Formats: sequence, C-alpha cells, structure tokens
Amino acid sequence: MRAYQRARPAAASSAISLCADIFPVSAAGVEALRRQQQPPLGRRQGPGGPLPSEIQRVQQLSVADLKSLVQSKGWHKAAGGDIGLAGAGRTREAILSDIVRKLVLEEQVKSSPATPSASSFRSSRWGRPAWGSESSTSSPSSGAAQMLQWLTDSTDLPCSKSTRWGSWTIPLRPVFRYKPIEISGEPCISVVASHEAIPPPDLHLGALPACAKDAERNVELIKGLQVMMLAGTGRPPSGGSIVGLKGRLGAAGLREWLMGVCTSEDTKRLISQASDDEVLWEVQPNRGGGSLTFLGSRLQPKLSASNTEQLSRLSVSQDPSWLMRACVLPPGERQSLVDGELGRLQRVSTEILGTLFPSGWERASSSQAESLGRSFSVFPQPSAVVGGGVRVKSVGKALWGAMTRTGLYQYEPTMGRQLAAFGVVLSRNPSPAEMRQAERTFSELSDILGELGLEVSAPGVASAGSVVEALDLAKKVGAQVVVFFATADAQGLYHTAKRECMLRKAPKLHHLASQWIDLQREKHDFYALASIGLGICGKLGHTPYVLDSDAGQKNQLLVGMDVCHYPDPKAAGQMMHVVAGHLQGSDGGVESSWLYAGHIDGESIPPVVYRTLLTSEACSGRQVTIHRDGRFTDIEKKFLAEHAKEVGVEGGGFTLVEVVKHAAGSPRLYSGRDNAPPGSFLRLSSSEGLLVAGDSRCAGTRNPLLLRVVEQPGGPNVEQAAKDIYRMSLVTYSNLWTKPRLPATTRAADAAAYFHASTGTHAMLRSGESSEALRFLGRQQYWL
DNA sequence: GTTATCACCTCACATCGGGT
DNA sequence: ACCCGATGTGAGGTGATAAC
Repeated sequence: MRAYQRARPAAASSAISLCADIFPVSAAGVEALRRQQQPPLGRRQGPGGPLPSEIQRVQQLSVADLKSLVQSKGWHKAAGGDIGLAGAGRTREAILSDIVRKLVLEEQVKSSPATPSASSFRSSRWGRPAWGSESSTSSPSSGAAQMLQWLTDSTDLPCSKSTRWGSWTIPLRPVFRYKPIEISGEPCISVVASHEAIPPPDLHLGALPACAKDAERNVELIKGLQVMMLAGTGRPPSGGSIVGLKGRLGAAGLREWLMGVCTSEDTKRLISQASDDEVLWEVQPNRGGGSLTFLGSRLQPKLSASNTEQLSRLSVSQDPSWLMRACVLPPGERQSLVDGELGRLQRVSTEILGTLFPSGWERASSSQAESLGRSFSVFPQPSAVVGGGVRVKSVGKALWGAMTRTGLYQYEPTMGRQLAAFGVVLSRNPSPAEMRQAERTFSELSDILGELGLEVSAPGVASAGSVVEALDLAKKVGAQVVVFFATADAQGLYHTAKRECMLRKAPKLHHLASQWIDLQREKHDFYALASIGLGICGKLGHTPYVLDSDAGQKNQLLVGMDVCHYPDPKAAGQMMHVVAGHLQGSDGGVESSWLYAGHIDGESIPPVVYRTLLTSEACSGRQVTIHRDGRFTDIEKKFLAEHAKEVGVEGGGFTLVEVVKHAAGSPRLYSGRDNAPPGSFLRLSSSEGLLVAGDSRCAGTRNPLLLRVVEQPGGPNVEQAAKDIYRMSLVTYSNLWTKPRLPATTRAADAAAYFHASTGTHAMLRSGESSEALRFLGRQQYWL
C-alpha cells in the first residue's frame, strides 16, 4: 500500500522522457564555419579524389611532414594563416586537427550551395525534400552535416562488434550517416547508425572445404555464388558470380595458361606460388564482359543477404540469417554507437566539433528548454469500443476478452450473426492425417468464431482437387466464407483461390470471403486462430471494434490513397496503374473502398478517382483528411483545392498528409535507453514530424514514420495529423496481438492494390474494351 | 496468423560530364 | 544542342525471428 502511494505520483509526474538521434548545433558556429570559407581554389581537384582519402593520407604523416604541408599551403602563422606550428599545445594531434579542419572547409567551399559547380546538394536525396523546412532548399546545417560525414568517412572505423560464421569471426563495422534537420527552425544534425559486414582476409573459396577439397562434387551448388574478385595491385575488388569450375591448377597446362593470361606481376607471383590442388573458378563479372578465371583463394564470398543462403547450403553454417540478426541494433546499443562516434570526432577534430557544439553535443530531448523540448510528445492510446459500447485496450487479451463477452462492435446488418462456413482440403488425394488435421483446425476455428458471437453453420470438411471444384461445393451449401486447407500439392493455388473468391458472389455479400490455411505449417495455436477469426470477421464486413472518439474530432472522414504500377497483362510491355482508395470514419470504421485500374500520366491520381470517392455525400460538412502513401503531385494538390470547395468540405479544404514509410534513414527516437513507445511524436516544423507507431517487440530500434502535411487554408497542423495516423495504426482486424506501423488508411489502400495485382483481378475488373475501371468494392476487407 | 527489424540485391530513372 | 555512358539514388523485394 505504501509502495503504491509512493510509486504512483512519481510515475504520473515523470512523463516519459523522449530523445532522438538529433543534435542541435550552434547557429553561430555554423555561420562561423561558413565565414571561415577560403576563396575557392583556382584549380578544381579531380572528382575522383573525394576528401576522405586526402584526410586519410594526411593522418599518416609525421610531425615534420605535417608542418611542411601547412607551410606549403600557406596556412602557417608566418604566412598570415591561423595554424601555429610551435609553442604550447602544438602537438602533432593539434596540428593534424587544424589541417583536417582546413581540408574540410576547402571541400565545403567547392560544393557549397553558393558555388554553381556544386552538384552534391541537388543530387543528394536530402537536397529536395529538406527535413524540417520544406521552403528552404538547403538547411543552414547542411554544410555542417557534410563536414561531419567527411570526418567520419576519413577514418577506417574500428569494428564495434562481430559475428561468428563457421570457423570465422566476421567483423561488423559501424557506418554513420549525417543529415541536416531542423526542429522548429533550430539547426540540428541527425545521425543514423548501421552496420556492414567486412569479410576477413582468410575467408575465401580456397578456405571453404566445400569449395576446395570437395569442389568437384559441389559445382552445381556453388554456381551462382556471388563473390568478390581480389584483383592485382591497387585495384579495388570487384563483384561477380561463379559460372563454373575450370579445374585444378596442377591439371595439364592450366598453370602455364593462366600465367600467360594474367598481366599483373602480383597475380603471376601468386599463381606460381599456389599449390597444384588449388581450384580455379570461372567467374562472370557483374560489370559485364567475358568470364574470367580466378584462383579460389583470390575469391571471397560476398557477405550479403541473398548469398548467405547459398553459402549455408555449402554446410559451412546451417543458419542463413546470421548476418541479418547480427546487424540488428537494439536501441541502447545504437545510442552508444552514436555517442562513441561523436566522442571520437571530438578527439579527431576538437575545433570543428567545438564550433558546432560549443557546450558539448547533446541529444534533442523532451527535457530541454523552450521549443526544442516541447517538440516532443506522446499521444495517449485511445480505447477500443466493442459490442454494447464497452471500452477496452485496443490490443491483445483484453480486446479478445471484451469481444467474446459483449460481442463485436457491429455485425454487418444484412448478415446479422448467422454465418455459413465451408472448409475444404485442396488436394486430389488428401491423406487421412491431413483430413484429420483440417477437421480439427476447422472445428477450432468455428469455436473461435462462435466466441465472437457468430452462429456458425458448417457441414464437415470436404476435399477438392481444384479451386473451381471447391467453390462449386461451397456454392451448393450457400457458404459465405471458405476455409482452404492447402496440402503440399496445392501450394501454387493461393492466388487462384483468392481471385476466384473475389469474383464470386456469396449470399448477402459482395463477394465470397476466404481464408487460406497452410497444412504444412505447424499447427495453429490459439493466438493464430484468434487472429484468423478476427480476420474473417473483417473479410465478412463486420466491424469487430472501433476507436473511442477523440475529443474535438467528431465528424471526420479519413481517406487512404495508394498508387502502384504493374505490368499490364492485357498489353505486353505497358504498365498499368492501380489506385486504391479507402474511406473510414475517425473511429476507424470502414465506410467504403474503391479501386481504379488503368493508365496514368505521371504519378498523379486522376481527378475522376477523387471525384468519385470524395462526393458531397461523403464529404459535405465533414473534415476530410487524405493520407497519401508517397507524395501528392502538384496537379493533385491543385485539383483537390478546387474540389474541396465543390463538395463543401468543412474548413474550406482537404487536409493532405504524406506518409513516408522509408524516409531514407529517419533518425531514431528513444525513451531513455529504450525504444520510444508507440504514439511518440517529434514535431519538426508546422508541417513535418516523426511518429513512432506499431508495437512489434523486435530487438531492433523502431523506425519512425515521416509525416508531412501539405500547406492548407487553415495552416497545417502536423500534430493533429500525426494523432490521426497514430489512432489509425491501432485499427487492424488482421491481428489481435501486435499493431502495425502504418495507419489503417494507407495500409488498406496498399494491401488492396497489392491484392488485385497479385491475383490479377485488377485487370479483370475492367469490363470489355475499356482500358480503365473504377469500382466500388464495398466494406468487406478482402485484403486481410 | 501477423508484424518489424536489419542489409543487400535488382531494377528503373535522373542527372552529370565529356565529348561531338 | 545533342548523345552516350557513368554515376548515384530510390523503391521494392528478400528471409529468420519472437512476440502475442
């Protein structure tokens, strides 16, 4: 009791403390560095010599060499420069630091936005959609970010960890990327850390028994293996893939032939030294050209995702995902890595770091003063509402328990609680064991649906040799949902089954609902079955739960839009576009979903699509927010501004929100040393922000979404937009136990577009000669 | 059953520089 | 002004895993 009383105020008062891998820089410091710019060099240095290599060279020089370099460049005090060569504190380290600073500044001048020759900013992925401020073409701290990037890239970073693979220890080297970013106009630097695997020198084909001793036996397994070719002196390794086995070096004439072919002296020496049983491989270079012959010991297997599986088949390691897992960075580790690198930079170039961060570098965090600290917030998690208006947590056992006690929020009125289900094993000749397994799963699933308040009527599980046969049986019994049990010989029928169900009507439904269950997978436990059951409810058009209303957002329409392009099955070589639109209320309840298939000029969603979806009936007197997967084009913005007036949208305009899934390396958000909780938000400007959504418990650091609100009449409100998106991320009928990262709006649009493309139904919806089609697809969530 | 995490691969596309 | 290859970048797909 005492402990409870003590603990509670503490928990309530200490609102979660958030921070991000974003570091405010001193505006004065950035400006000072800019002013120090020297006049551009008379001659332009070759583009092939990026600064890092220059710094790398300089770092190896002796004190004497460093001093003479300073003198030759005219940087020493005697020549009017600002680098002292002697006196107190003028250690090698100090002089080196000054030289590095000079080199960095020189390079910055060459590619600064003011210099016409600069191209790196325009082509940079950060050049155009500048973070934090869309209006400015280049944020004030972009030069600072580049400077830090050069400093980091100029050193071979020590490997921070390693992973075991077979008998090798593979070092993992940290990689850092710096970007300019603004928080409420304050210049900052964001840092994103990742890892890359460095193949050790002794890891080569000659050292893999399967590719050396047993090479002849494994040729077929080894063909296609991606390798790096260690060419002669100076040349960087280039990539290629194994196309065949040439033979052993000792075979008649091979050594002499290879000696004659090779030009590099180094290579010739290696060949003459190699033993007779060294294997020679034919390699097809990725660059093109004819295949080349290499010594096994001069070929390193690529440590890449696609290659690890093939390597694992060579029985070096049984686990092909070792690399991926080793590279995952838990939040605490990621923070330490970033801290360590900034600390290292401070030692390498005290002056630059000191100018950018006069009072030491510190993460932007919610505990900071003024606008910086207030830019962080955590949205409260809304409750879910189930049958009888009961409110519960929107995820997991609580939600399940509430739905089983008081029923779903709404059973589709036309259907009520009755459900005709049909189970069928897809196999010409199912084994008794397979039938038993299917029957048991089907009955468990029926029980689950019963718990959700549905009165399931179902004949026993049948079997059918084809999808059509199965659906004819389903039709006879008036089934509204078909559960397919797939045996080994039905694996390829998934898309056919989905397509046929989509195209068939069912009693009281737009289309037949379907569920695919793979009998080859291990038995479905309660968690899986509960998710399947919930999914079936969504596919039937029921509304299992909605969200508790958000004060102030009473009458809102949320729209998700997604555009995909796919090859047109009717016109070879042409692309067709699939636009999916998804309308729901602010409580998450589905209102309707639409699909457009046809050709599109550019990336713009055709006006006819918006005109059909966003009618006056749907929009009049409501606030309407459109979530777009990707960017709105200018044409769309212009059209929507006009259209909003026509349909009488509240507030005079649509709220347009761009949801960017993979904003190249979004800086991560934390709560202390842990992942930031879902609902965490960092406001970057009036129109941009980073949002953490989803509650997956992966080991890694969560990747926030980048949200951008397009300018609008009432002024953009990125906070409200982020709140809506967080709320919508809590609405899923496909899984009871975890929440996705994306809002239901764009997720539904995305999934629907993918569904049609993968089943081929996007082309079939076009009737007759028409090259395009716009269809209303009802409220059933067939894409689940 | 679904979900996100990591790096890399491939493909498509834009842009740049060096020519003519 | 135009072409062409080189270069760089983005999007989307890949696979194992653990959690509920």
